[in-house]
Amino acid sequence: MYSIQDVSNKTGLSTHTLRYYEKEGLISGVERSQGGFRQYTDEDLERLGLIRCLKNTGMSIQEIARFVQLTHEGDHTLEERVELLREHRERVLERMAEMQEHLDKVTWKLNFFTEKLKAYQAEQKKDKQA
Amino acid sequence: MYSIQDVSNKTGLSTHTLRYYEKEGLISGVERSQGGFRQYTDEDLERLGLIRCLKNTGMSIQEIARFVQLTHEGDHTLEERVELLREHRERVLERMAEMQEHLDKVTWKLNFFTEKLKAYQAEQKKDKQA
DNA sequence: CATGAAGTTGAAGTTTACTCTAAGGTGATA
DNA sequence: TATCACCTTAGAGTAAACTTCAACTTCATG
Repeated sequence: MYSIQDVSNKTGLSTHTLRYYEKEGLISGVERSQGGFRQYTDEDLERLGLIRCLKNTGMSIQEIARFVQLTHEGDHTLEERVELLREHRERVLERMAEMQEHLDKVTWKLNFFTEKLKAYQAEQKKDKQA
Repeated sequence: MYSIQDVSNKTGLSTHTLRYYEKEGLISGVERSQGGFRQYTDEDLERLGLIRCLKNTGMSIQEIARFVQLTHEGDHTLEERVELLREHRERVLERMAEMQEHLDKVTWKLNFFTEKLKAYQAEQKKDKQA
């Protein structure tokens, strides 16, 4: 059993964010102590692991909530969940290809400026000597 | 010379966004007709091209504005610009590696669910026959 | 030269994903 | 058993990046 602070330390998500995620339906059914304190299990941590993967690959909170909801509804939603992940995967692959393309252009520009800088510095040196 | 609508069509940015970018200092010095209408040149389009690359690789509006400002200040800012792009490039590479890692986990989960779905469907079929 | 589509501005509104605040209650420990 | 760090909630606040609105003005065309 982990306190919310423990989970925050383990995941890098703030305690605020953890409560917010719970409110939004991303992580439901977290146990409570008799006093009402959240007590996360290892299973909860694993669920948070998947959530982080989806989040970090650009899935919105709303879409993750949808996925989690389907999970709770049982095996008859397996097809929809597979479909959802498959589509997400496609979108991420496209996004990454696009990023790579744009990064290449940035790299090209960076090289261009690097050359220009060299020329500029050579010029400065010459001026100083004169 | 292109109207704002032309540029919107060419870049995929809305006319609203183009005006917003201008206000934020991302694209300055766009010519105007005597009546005050924006008239974009091919050079403006090229500048927008770089802006889109930076934007799409995750640079904030503020940081792009900073870069553009340095550009206007002349060659003595070349070093800072090179540094800025170099750092951005590093961040993007890290971000992409992270995304790839997380995507791998999503893919793993997807395969897991796909198998589970197959088993479930086989089960359903069996129940139907029974 | 009228008219309607497209442009202009400043300012307010929206969405997403947090993040913080206030006003408490809880629980380990000295 | 007091104390104090940590937890609870509802709700307000924030930041980024647009997006929409209102109230005009301009431009191309029949």
